[in-house]
Amino acid sequence: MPHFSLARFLSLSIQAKNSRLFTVHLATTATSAERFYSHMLQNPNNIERSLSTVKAQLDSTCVNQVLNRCVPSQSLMGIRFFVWAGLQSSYRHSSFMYNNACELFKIKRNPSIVNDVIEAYRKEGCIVSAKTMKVILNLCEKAGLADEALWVLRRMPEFSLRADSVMYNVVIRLFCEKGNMVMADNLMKEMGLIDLYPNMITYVLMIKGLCNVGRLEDAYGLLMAMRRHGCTPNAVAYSALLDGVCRLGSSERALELLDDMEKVGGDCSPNVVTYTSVIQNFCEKGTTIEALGILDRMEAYGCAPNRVTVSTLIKGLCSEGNVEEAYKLIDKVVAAGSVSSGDCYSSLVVALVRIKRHMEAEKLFRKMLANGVKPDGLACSLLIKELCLEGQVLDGFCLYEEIEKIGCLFSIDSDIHSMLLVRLCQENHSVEAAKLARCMQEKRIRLKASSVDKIVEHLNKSGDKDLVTHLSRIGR
DNA sequence: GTAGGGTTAG
Repeated sequence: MPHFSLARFLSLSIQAKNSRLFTVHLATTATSAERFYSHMLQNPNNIERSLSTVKAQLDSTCVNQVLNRCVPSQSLMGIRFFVWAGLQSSYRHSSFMYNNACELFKIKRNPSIVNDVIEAYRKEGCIVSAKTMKVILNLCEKAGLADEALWVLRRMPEFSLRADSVMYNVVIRLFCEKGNMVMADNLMKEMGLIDLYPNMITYVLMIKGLCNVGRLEDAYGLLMAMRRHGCTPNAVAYSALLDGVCRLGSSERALELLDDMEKVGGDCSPNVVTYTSVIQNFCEKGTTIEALGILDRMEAYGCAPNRVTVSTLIKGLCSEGNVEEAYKLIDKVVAAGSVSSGDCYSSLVVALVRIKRHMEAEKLFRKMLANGVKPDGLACSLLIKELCLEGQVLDGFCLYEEIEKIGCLFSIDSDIHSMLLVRLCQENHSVEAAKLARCMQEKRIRLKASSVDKIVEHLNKSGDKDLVTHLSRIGR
C-alpha cells in the first residue's frame, strides 16, 4: 500500500540525513555506554570502584545511553552511575542532563531513591566526597525536593563531610520556593553558627522568598540586616526587594526605593533589569503612563532600555488598546538606537496577535518584510500558527515562503512546521505540502510523530493520490 | 542571585 510506505517515509526519511550523520558518533559512544553498563552489572558491589577502571570516553550521549539502559528496573544503579559521572574531571553534567535524570528516574515521584543512594554508599563503604553530595543535592534541586535536600545536608557528617555555603544555598532556595520561610530562615541562621556566612546569593534568595509569601517588612528588614552583617546589598538584592515592593506595596514606596538606589549609586545603581521589572509591575497594574515615565527616568539616569524593556511596554500599551502609543514608543527607542526596529516591531506583532488583532498583526508583519526589517522567531511562529488556526493555511504557507526568502527560517521550530504541513495536507494543497515537506527535509527538521499520524489518517480517508505522489517523490 | 515571550541539542 502506498499509504503505508508513505507513513514510513514521513517518519523515517525526514530524519534520514540526521541519523546518517550521527552513525559514526553513535557507534563509538554506544560501545562506551555498553562498557560502563556491563561493568556495573558484573560488579554490583561498589560499582563506583569498578567504573573508574573502565577505559571509555564519557560524554553526555554516553551518559544518556547508560541511564536509558537502567530505566526502569535499575534506577538505583542508574543514579549511582549518574552521580559517579558527575564527579569525573573530564566531564560535567549540564542542567539539561540533571533534568533528564530526574525525568527518567521519576525522582519527584520517588523521592526515597535519594535516601537509597546514600544508604547504599554507607553500607558498601564507598568513598563519598563533598562533590558526591553536591551532585545529589543538584538532583534534589531539579526535582524540587526540599525535605530530601535537607536530609542530604544532615547526613554529611556521617561521611566526615561539611556542607559549604553553596550547598546551604541550594537547600535554602528549595525551602524559599516552597514558601517555607521559617525553615529557610533557620538554615540561614545555622550557617552563621558554623562559620559559613550567608552571602549575597543567600540574601537575595531570602528577600525574594519573603516577598513571595507577602512578608514585605521582613524583606526590608533583611536588606538592612545584611549590611550590618558585612554584606552590602547590591543592585540584585535591591531589585529583588523592589520587585516585592511593586507587587505588595504602594507605587510611592516603590519609587522611593528606586530613588534610594539611584542616589546611593555604585553597586546599588539600578540597571536595565531593575527598571524593566518596575515597568512590568506598572504595566500589570494597568498604569502604563507611569511605566512610560520610568522609561524616561531610566534614560535620564543613563541606562538604555533593551528588547525586554520595550516589549514589556508594547505589551502593556497594546493590552490597554493604545496601539498608537506603542508605535510612538518604537519610533523613539529606535531613533535613540537602543533597540533594533526588527526587535521592536516583532514585539508589536506578538502583542497584536495576543490582543486578537490578527489583521493588523499580519499587515504589520508584511510591511516589515517589504521594508527589509527582519522579524524574530516568535513573531514568525506566532503569526503562522494564528493563520493556520484561523483556517488561512495557504496564507500561512505564503508567509512561510517569504520568511524563508529573507533567511529568517532558522528560528521556526518543528511544531510550527508540523502544524503547517498537517493543515496543508488536510486541505488538500498537495503542491504546497510537497514543497514544505521538501524544505523540511533539506533543513533536517523532524516531523512530530503525532503529525505523521494525522497526515496518514487524512491520506487514508481522502485517498488523495496527488498528494501521495508528491510526497513520496521527496524521499528519492 | 533580579526582567520576558517561543526554540536548537545534549
